[in-house]
Amino acid sequence: MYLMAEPAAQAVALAESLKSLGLTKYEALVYIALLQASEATATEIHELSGVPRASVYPVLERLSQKQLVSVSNTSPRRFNPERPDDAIESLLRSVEHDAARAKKNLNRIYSQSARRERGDQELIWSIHGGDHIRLRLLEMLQAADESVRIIFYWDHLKGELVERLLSLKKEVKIEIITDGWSGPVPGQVKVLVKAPPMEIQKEPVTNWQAGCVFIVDKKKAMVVMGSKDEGFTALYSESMGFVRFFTMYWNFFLNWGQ
Amino acid sequence: MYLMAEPAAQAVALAESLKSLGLTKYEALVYIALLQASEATATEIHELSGVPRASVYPVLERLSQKQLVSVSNTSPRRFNPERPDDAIESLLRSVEHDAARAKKNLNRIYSQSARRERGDQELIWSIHGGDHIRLRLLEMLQAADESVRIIFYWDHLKGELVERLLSLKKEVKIEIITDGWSGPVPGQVKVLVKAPPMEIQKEPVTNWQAGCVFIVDKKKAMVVMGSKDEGFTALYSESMGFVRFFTMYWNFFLNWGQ
DNA sequence: CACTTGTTGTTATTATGATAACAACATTTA
DNA sequence: TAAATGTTGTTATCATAATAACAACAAGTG
Repeated sequence: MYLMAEPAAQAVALAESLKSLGLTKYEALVYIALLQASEATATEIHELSGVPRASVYPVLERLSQKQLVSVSNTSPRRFNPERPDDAIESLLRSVEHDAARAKKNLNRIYSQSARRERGDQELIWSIHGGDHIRLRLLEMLQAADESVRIIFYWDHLKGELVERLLSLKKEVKIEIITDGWSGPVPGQVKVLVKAPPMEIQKEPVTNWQAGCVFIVDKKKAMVVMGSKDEGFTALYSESMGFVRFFTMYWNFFLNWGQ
Repeated sequence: MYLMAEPAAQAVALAESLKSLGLTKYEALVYIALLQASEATATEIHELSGVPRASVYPVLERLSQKQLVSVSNTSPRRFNPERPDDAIESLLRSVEHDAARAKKNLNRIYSQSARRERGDQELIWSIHGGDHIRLRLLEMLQAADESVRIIFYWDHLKGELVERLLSLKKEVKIEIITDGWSGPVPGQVKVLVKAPPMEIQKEPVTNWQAGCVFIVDKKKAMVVMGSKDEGFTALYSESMGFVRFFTMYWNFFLNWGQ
C-alpha cells in the first residue's frame, strides 16, 4: 500500500480540478485532508496535507468564509468539512452566478457593436477545436438558402449533422459524398457513397480522423481536418477563390473512380 | 458622456467576473475589446483594450485555444470573437466538467474516511454564512426522531423550514415559538405565537435579522443569530451542557409573559 | 517546565502583467 | 531604385502582485 509523504499524489491532481472552482492549491489540499480526517485540528491537517502549519490557519479561515468548513469553539480549535456534494455545489453556483452576469454584460456589448458581415468577403478564417468548429459549422448550415454540398469523412459529427440537415427548408438541395450511410435517405438529399481516395488513405498522418468540405449556397465554404495528435482545425471563407477551389475539389471527388 | 482612456471602467468590472471562469485579466479585456469591434487586428485590439501590443498576441493565442476567437490567415491577421452565449457556455462547461470530476474524487475520499460521529460529543461548532447554516440546519431537522423544539425569529427561512418540518415522520413532536404564523397548523405541530421579548427588541444591534434556537430529540441544538452587517453565524452542538442551556432558554421563552 | 497552539512577519517562488528590442516585410518618398 | 518610414509579429527582459514557505514568538496547556 502506498502512503505518500506529504501531499498524496492523487491529492495534487484533485487540487488541480478544484483550482478552476476558485480554490488555491492550499485551500484544495487542506479541504481534501480534512475530508480524509473528517474533523481535525490545525496540526493534524498540516501533517495530512503537507501544507505548512502556519499557512493552515489563514487557509482554513478562507475556507470557512467560502462555507467549506465549520470551526469548533474549543481550544485547540477543531475543523469539520462540509460534505463534498454541497461544497462543490456551492462553489459551482458562485461561478455560475458570475457566468450569468458576464453573459448579460457581454451580450449588451455584443449587440451594441457595429457588426460587420460575418466573414467579411475575402478573408479566410482558422477555427480551432472540435466544439468551436461544430458550432460554426451548424450555424453556417442553418443559414443555407439554396444548396448544400458536403464531402464528409467524420464519423463523430454524423448524427448531429444529419439532424441539422433535415431541419432545413425543403427548397435546399443537399448533396453528400461520404463513405457510408445508414438509415433512410430523405427526399431532398442525394447521397453518394464512396471510399476515400487512395491519396488520403495513404497519408503519412496516422491518426486521421476527419476530412470534410462543406459548401453552402455556392458562396461560403468550410473545410475541416483533424487528427488525434494535433486536434481539429477548420478553415472558413466566403472568398470567391476559396469557394471555387473547393467546388472544384467537390467536382473532382464526385467524378473520381467513375 | 464618459469615455475612458485605456480599459473602460465597465470592462474592468466585467473582467472580474470573467476571471472566475478561468480567464486572466488580459484574456478578458481582449475578448471584450474584440466583441466591441467584432473583428479586428492585433493593433486595433491593443488600442481598444489597453493591453500592450506585444501581450496581445500570446493572449489571442490562448483565447484561440479556449475557442473564444477565430483567426484569419491574412496578413495582418484578423481576429473574430465567438458569440458571448457560446463562449460563456463553453467556459462554463469546462468548469462544470472539472467540478464533476472533483466531486467524484472527493466523494470517494469522503466515503473512505473513518468518519467520527458528526458533532463528536462535547464540541461546539461555529458555522458561517447563510447557505452553510441552511444546509446544516435542514440536515439536522431531517434526522429528527422524536421531538423538535424551535424558537424562530427569522422570516427568510420560514417557507423552507415549514416544508421540511412537514416531511418528518408523524411521531415527531414539533413545538414552535415564533412571532407570527400564517396558514393552517398541521396536526403534529404546536405553534405558540409571541412577540420577541424586550431584551432582544432593545438590543443595540440595529440590523437584527434572526435569532433562532433549534433543539432536536433533546440531544442536538443549533442556534442562529444574524445581522445585516456581520452576516449570519450559527452554533451547533450535541454537548449535554449546550443542549441543556438552550432547553432552559426554550422553557424560559415558553413561560415568558404568561 | 516542556510542549502545543495560534499569530506575526519575512522571505521564496510563481503567475501574470508591462516594456523594450528586433527582424521581416510593406509603403512611401526622393 | 534606394533610402526612409511604418507596421506586424516575435522574442527577451523586467516589474508587480499573488501565493507559498519559513522562522520566530507569545499565549495557553498539561
